[in-house]
Amino acid sequence: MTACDTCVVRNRAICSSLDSNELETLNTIGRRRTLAPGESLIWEGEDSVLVANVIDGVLKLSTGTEDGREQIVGVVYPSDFIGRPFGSTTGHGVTALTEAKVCVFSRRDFDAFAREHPALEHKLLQRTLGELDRTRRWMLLLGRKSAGERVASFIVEMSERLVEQGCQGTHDQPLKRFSLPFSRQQIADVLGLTIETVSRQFTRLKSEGLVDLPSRREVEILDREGLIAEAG
Amino acid sequence: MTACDTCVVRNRAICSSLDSNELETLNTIGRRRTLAPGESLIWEGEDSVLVANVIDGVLKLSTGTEDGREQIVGVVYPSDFIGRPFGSTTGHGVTALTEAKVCVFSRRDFDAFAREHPALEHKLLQRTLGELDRTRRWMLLLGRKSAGERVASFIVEMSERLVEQGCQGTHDQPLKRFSLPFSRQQIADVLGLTIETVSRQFTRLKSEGLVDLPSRREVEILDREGLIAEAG
DNA sequence: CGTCCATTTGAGGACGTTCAAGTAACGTGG
DNA sequence: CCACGTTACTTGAACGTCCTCAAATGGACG
Repeated sequence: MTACDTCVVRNRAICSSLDSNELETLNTIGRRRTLAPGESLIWEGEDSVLVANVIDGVLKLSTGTEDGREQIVGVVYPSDFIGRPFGSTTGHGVTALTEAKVCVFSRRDFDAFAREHPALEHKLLQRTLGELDRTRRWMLLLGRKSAGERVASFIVEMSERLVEQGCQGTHDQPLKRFSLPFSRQQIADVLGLTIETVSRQFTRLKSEGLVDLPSRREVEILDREGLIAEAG
Repeated sequence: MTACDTCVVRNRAICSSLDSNELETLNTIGRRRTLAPGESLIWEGEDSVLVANVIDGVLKLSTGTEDGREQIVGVVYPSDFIGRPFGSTTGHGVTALTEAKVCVFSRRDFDAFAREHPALEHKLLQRTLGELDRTRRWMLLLGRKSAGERVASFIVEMSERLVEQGCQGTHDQPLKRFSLPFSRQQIADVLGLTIETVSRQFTRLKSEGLVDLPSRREVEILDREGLIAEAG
């Protein structure tokens, strides 16, 4: 009985390409780790020493300039893969936003294992292609959208991506109500805005009746159509 | 004697993972195509029907909003791969900036071939991971950098990426002088700015003595250090 | 030499930032 | 459980950057 047998992302993560024998081998080179909110797993610019699967929680990928400006370049959820296999350095840090469980591998071990298991590499390729698509869609937001459009887009995207948390129940229905894994500052860092602008846009969307904000971290979508229209 | 035997990107594109037998098979499902500047190979949002390798020239990947704003989300050079394998739709258009030669495959044929050739998928994975890194670095520019920093970053990046055009000679030395494959409007679409702002920043960099602009499309870097400093 | 189009330059205004103050939520210790 | 202190967030006012609209310049080509 390995840790993989009880893994909740067993059938969604790249591991789903492996049979039980292979999984057992993989299990010997990986180990579980829990991260507290705010704790980092990987730092920007360091050597790529480890990779991991996300089992539970939400983590951010971020880069920054020397003078302290930060940009969140990705957000990962359970079953997502993190780190830079087949490469020497990582271009962005990885930090837990919520408490998070990850399944960590030495990059060297993982690289070697992956090269011997084409089905695993195929899953990883699929995931990477999907992530590239998502990242490029985000570029349109950063390059061309107004503050209002950005915040509306953000809320819509959140309602779609937070769904997959529990794997049972309503399938792929975007959430009406959810709890943000981000502070206002972090939302600003995702959207390329300042915290004040984000806050103003939130209150505007609320006053226009598109969303309700029961508490700081809670969002309820009242008019999804209208929100999507605002998202541009 | 197949077209691949004389292919100039034979040893750099993902095809380099194949032996001559495999290459011959691949050759039977691919065909060469030449694109005129401005001609598109793939349109945003359409079904993913084809993928390709770039043999020669420069192409842009772009998305836009319904109301006509455009954002260039990637630029590809010889030996790069384009299209969305293992997926149903393409999220961005692909358009030639210069005259371009590509080696085109039906996506279905390519997918099937790739799944039987793990070494090819491995190369594709490496390429995709690299592209994702580059794209994420660009997000920092779009989200957090000023107009001046963006233009300076752009010139530096161009000087580095245009090198690989010819495969002999000075290795990986960034170019001092080069010809831009972009119009001012296209540069604006890459940087998330307007054409006027791009123009003003170019003249500023010139007046500060960091670059010279012999003609509209020519750039000569006079002070690389200074330019990198301005890039933030 | 004249036309056309890309680019540059100029002036004014909008949007988002910056800086500053006020308010609400949260946890901690009494 | 409540008072307090701390932190996160909201709101306000002034500023600056970049955008918009408009006109001028310059290069390419007939």
